[in-house]
Amino acid sequence: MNIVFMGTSDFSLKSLEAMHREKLNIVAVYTQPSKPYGRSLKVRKSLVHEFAENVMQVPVYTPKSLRKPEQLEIFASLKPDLAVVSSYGLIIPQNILDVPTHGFINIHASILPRWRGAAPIQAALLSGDKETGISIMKMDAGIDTGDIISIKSLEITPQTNHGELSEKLGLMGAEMILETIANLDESLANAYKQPESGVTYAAKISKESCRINWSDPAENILRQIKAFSPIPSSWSEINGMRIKILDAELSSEDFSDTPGTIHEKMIVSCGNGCVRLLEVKPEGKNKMKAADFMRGHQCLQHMG
RNA sequence: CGCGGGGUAGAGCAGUCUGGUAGCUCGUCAGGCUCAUAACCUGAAGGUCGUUGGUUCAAAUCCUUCCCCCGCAA
Repeated sequence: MNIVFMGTSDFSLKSLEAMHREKLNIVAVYTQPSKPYGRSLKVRKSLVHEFAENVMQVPVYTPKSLRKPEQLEIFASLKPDLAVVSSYGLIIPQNILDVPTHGFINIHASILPRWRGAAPIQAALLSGDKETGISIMKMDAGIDTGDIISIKSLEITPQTNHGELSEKLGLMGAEMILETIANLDESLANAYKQPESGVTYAAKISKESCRINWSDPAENILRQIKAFSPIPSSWSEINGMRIKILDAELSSEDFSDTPGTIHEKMIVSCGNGCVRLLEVKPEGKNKMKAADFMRGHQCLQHMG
């Protein structure tokens, strides 16, 4: 069976690695085009691209869009029986969806229909969900609206951050896609429609939404810190310098003073309650424990 | 050549502009004190100041080569 894989992020790489390990016949990999990246603005390939090219040694395609007629020809020439998509980032038009004999399957990091869209993992953390999971579904032309093949859930603890959750969900997705492909006919036949109720959409993350507003309640700030840690990171300013906040915890203290005031042990006042910073990354420095940061900056009193 | 910050003891920093005995807050180790502590007191160990070359009587500091880390922006 000829399989085409489409994905870009680290999350999707987990599935690609698993499929490669199982020696599935992956005939081509689609990923987003290389972009100028990093400090020197050098063009760098995505991890999926590197893996496909160097380890798997299969053809890699990086179209900017799949809507052009020649893209249909290229895709059809691969004679795919199945396509697997995981956080690819491009819209797949109907004429391409129609090509593989078994259609397209998508690995999505939420319990659908909750958190359709671009950043489902962060959305679940930001809204304080107690659980999230992976949905395997048949793709249709809508955004994450296809019929469900299987769903597995995963508990979100108060300590869970985006990096860890993404890693776990990636592995979970990899496992599930292997199961799905192993029982493909049965999986496709038993797929069922998504519920009409409970639909939510995950908004894209902007830089400004990562900035901490210390007037928010402590619980919300903590969720935000966890949802964006370690990438792209919540941040604030302290003494004119940007500082990323990688980890924190709720504090039992409550000073009820100006939000952003720094107290002993790196406890910071919020709009309602306090959070205690645990790990930070000042501009120009590597990440460090909040206590270490304060050892070298003993006069700081306010952030915001 | 996109813009910028940084590398000094195990950790976090100061000192660099203006060259002149290596400092601060902690940690570690040893001892002391207290009913008691994330307490206090005394003492100790721990540095080729990222690397190369140069200037100088003298370089963490000024000039230079290279390496590494990070923020912004994309």
